[in-house]
Amino acid sequence: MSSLDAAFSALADPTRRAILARLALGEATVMELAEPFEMTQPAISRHLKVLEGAGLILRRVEGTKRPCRLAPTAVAEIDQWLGMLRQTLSANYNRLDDVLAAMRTEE
Amino acid sequence: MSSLDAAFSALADPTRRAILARLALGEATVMELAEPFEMTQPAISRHLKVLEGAGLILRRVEGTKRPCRLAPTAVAEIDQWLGMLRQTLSANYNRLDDVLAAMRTEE
DNA sequence: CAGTTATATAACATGCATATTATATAACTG
DNA sequence: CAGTTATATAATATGCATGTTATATAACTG
Repeated sequence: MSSLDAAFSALADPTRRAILARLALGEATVMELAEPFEMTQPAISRHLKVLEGAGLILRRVEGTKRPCRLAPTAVAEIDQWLGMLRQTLSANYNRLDDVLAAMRTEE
Repeated sequence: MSSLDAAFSALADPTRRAILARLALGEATVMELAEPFEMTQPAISRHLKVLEGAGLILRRVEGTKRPCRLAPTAVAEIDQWLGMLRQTLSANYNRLDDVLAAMRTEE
């Protein structure tokens, strides 16, 4: 599985996006991350494994705890790929014939 | 399924990303999109349905053909969500204690 | 050391995603 | 109109993702 496959696939799950949103506020342990969800701890552990495998989070060992935090380079690769679309889209958006085609379609 | 679920989920598939990359070069019909892949036409039709459902592409009717193009607003919502992470990541990256924690983990 | 806490892993159920083949539909073309 | 082309849909197979419960492991705590 390509790295982009893993990253986008990981982001496709709302639980995992919520976990990332939580981690955007700062480091958290597995139990802290599991707490807000109506889901068992093993389920959260697996989500974290997916996020780690996708390079979106990092973990350290601190006694029995495994605090998680966002991976600093996580978003860069995704942004790079999206950049290709962004460029085309903004270019198309300014081309008259495309705008007219879009208007015709919407009728 | 949330709109972000659909978008990220659609982007998780390499065939669909390749289709989007192709559409970044300009409009194309189903057959044109199917040609480079070792995959049947119905399979491509379903991928296009997924991309359309995720709001990533638009289609018009032109005789028997259904030319596809990128949806101008496709990437915006994704970018918006990623923005949240981007902000935190760049902030963390500049905080001394986080940098030190990262270094310690890497030992 | 015994008990508890934090986390991971295994076994299992279930449903969804994706591909295939076969077929339907609708529009061109001679 | 008959045949072909462009695309969609149905039926089906299969595998992967995700959740659960039960259990293992390793580190704290009294």
